[in-house]
Amino acid sequence: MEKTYNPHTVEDKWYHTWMSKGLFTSKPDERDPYTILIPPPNVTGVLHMGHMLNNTIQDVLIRKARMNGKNACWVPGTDHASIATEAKVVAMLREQGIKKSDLGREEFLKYAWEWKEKYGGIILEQLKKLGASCDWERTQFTMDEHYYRAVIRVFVDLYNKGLIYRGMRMINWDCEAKTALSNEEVIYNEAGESSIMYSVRYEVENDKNGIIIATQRPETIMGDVALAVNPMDERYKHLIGKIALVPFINRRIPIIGDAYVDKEFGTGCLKVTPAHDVNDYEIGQRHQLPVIDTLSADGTLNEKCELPEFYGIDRFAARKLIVKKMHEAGILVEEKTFTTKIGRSERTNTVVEPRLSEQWFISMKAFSQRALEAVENNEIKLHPAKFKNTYRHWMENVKDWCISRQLWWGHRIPAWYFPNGEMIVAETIDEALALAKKKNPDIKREDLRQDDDVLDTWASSWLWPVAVFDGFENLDLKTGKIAKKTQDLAYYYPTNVLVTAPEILFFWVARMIIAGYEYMGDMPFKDVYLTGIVRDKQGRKMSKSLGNSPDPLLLIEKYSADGVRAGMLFSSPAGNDLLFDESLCEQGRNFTNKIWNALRLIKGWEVTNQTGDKGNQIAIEWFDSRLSQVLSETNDLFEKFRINEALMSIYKLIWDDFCSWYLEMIKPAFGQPIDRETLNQTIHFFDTLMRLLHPFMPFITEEIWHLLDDKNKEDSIMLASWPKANTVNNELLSIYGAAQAIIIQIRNYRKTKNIPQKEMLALYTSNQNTDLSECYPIIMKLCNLSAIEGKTNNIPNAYVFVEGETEYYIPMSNDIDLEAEYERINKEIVYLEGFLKSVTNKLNNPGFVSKAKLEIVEMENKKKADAELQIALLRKQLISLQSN
RNA sequence: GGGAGCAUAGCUCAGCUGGUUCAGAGCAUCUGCCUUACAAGCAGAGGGUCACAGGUUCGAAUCCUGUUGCUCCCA
Repeated sequence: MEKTYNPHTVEDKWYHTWMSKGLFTSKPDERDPYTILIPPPNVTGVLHMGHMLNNTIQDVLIRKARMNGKNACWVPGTDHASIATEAKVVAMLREQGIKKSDLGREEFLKYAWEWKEKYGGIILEQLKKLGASCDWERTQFTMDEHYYRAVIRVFVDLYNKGLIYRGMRMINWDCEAKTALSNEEVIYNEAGESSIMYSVRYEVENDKNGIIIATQRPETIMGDVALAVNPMDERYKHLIGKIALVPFINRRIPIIGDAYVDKEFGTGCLKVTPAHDVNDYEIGQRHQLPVIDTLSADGTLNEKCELPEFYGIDRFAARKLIVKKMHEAGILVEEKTFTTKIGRSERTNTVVEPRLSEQWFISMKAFSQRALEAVENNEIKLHPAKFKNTYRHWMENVKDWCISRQLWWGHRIPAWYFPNGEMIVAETIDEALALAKKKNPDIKREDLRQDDDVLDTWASSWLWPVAVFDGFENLDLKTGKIAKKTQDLAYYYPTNVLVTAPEILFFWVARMIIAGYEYMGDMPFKDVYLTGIVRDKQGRKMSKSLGNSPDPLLLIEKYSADGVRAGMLFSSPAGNDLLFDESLCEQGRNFTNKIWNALRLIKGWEVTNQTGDKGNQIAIEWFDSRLSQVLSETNDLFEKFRINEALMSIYKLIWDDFCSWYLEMIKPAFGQPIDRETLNQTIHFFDTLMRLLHPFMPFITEEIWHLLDDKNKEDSIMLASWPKANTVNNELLSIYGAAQAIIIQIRNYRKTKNIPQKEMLALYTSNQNTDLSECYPIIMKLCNLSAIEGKTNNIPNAYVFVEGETEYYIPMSNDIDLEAEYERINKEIVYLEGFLKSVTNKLNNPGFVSKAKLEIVEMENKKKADAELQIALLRKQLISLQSN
């Protein structure tokens, strides 16, 4: 056997074996299902550390469930990610010198699909390297034909139910890409940008002074519909209700009072331009003001601005122009430079324009109620639970959801418009035409024009838990209910766990819950495990632009998939950010090597049919108990979704308890054989440990499992059963704990006195009739003792220590350093006296004795007695040292 | 501006209904060791006023109030 474990061939071998045997596939049967749906990564994505963490956790859960005898089904897939993908395709085309607008919709989509076919599957392929046991035959894409149909049908259904409506809304508009942007796609430079505040005088009817407003955007004044001041502002109070005139075009607009206006900011007087600012829009709504939209989609001024010289002029050129014009007219009172935050498009970096446009909305309030309750009363559990607060806050203040996007890549909104402006919502153009003909028999197919917009990505992924099982095929549009569940849907829904990032708790998780209750009348999943964000060592979020994210595949190359999986899990409690450090993967890799070497040790032993010594028997009994103990702990931790702690306890069980203690205890002397019984037990333990570890480190556990004994080649540890705990012998564990303490004392003695392990020592004890005597063979073996004997007479030159109520003596050679011994024992006594004092104080406190629980008081009494005894024993030893 | 969360060893974090799981784990550090499975290792050690200030209590890392510092979400 190789001295170090070589994972590369092993990992490839087993992944292929698992795949070719179809061990990942799941079909409904009589077993209980255990289902996880992957949060579909964007097709544009390549695997990053966040995916690594997220999918490792899912794989751990699914493999554990499979071993528990569940019918485990992990459904993989990808999200079409409308904005992100479209941006990628546009950029790719641009490099080839092709403009999206020149292509037209059909042509562009062809390119987009090509792109998707080529790159869309990369991330899933990468997941295989990680060992992900997804049922790849179920791989889904949110724009698969059946999925597309589902999204459209749900749109029609919600429209029929009156939950979808069209409305005006201020959106973030990218004038270059000519598309709406979500808030997330608008980037603000933290430091701010330099801008100019212009103070402009407006004439006011019947007031010779006029009024001075402040604005950063003078090119929008032609869209003004009012001026606003704070009603409490003494300077302007008298002007409220009067009429001002918009410069150059002399539109008559009212001066209104609105508390929104900040008296301190600018001149304290605000021009209200509802079409071009969110706050202005809201003021306009409050005061029933009209909306005058002077900007076209490409950012140029249009005829609404009433000044022909500005038609078709870009907004920034228009700004310069109007400033000049105002200057000439003598109404520009002041120009002042200041710093402000300007929103820019993430994609094109152009200044984002607030723009009023007609959009589609889902009204959320009514049908999100059930989703709120479900989390409130723990029908759906969030892990960690602290996210409940966040969830509640959002759900209680839920706003209507704008679902239309001015893009081509995505699910096109199924609304058809007639020439007269009327509209019909239907799944297909044929249905739309049929409906249209009822209203107007003369209408023809060519007369119908489909809405140009597509749906928000989340408006497809929120259907994921139902759509991956084809649930919407049977959505009856007459009743708005799923008429019949497919076999898969009936079996796998609700799924068990969703593992995802907290930042999409609302975008995705909450909406899946809403859709789940709306269409299935049931939750989409029972538990939600929220992972943290993977950050670098300095706490910065890992990102491409910072270049601080390691390439996961290179990491796997370097540390093996098992090593990286362990590394990801070692320090990532649910919901806490993970400060990723490559050394964690190293730790994981070292662990695989440790396991490998434990196998090498066992494999190197010759077997004898003679019976083993007593020490082996007690070692076996002890480890069996310890194993059962950790197993119950682990099961408990799994139930609480404390995955990292589960791994850590198994890690310690294998490294410390099994390798450092157990194997050392039973290890035969060099060249000696081991008895068959002990070897068989040891192999059995090793087998159990591998099964315990398998969900975390699937590859090496499979390899070792096969090498341990003659397994049937067809078997896989993937399908082996999760270990069952035996009864834990607590008494034995505590006896063993004492034995360990003694061993450590003796090792310590060797260390401080520089006595090599090879040199045999003798140990004397004041009390030989303890339960501990069972462990003597082990203590002798691990400490290389010649004997452990009862002390009959005084041992003059001895190193002494106290464990429990017993004194132990190691006779020392003549060059004993009395001084040092004296000091060591004295130090011990001082510590114990301090301890005793605090315990005594407590017991002397009448409040404590009368009010504390009885067990607590008893415990303190015992502590006191123990401490007193130990002090007495050490004092005795001091005296004997002195008499020396 | 509104909301939520966090602060414990050098780092990452456990610490449940206040009391032997009470100050703990892993990593890192230091000191010995190439001891026949493993130096990707073994054996041992050191290290914390539990952010600060009050309060409740016989008893507070834990409960309450305030202060400071950080993080996230929404606007």
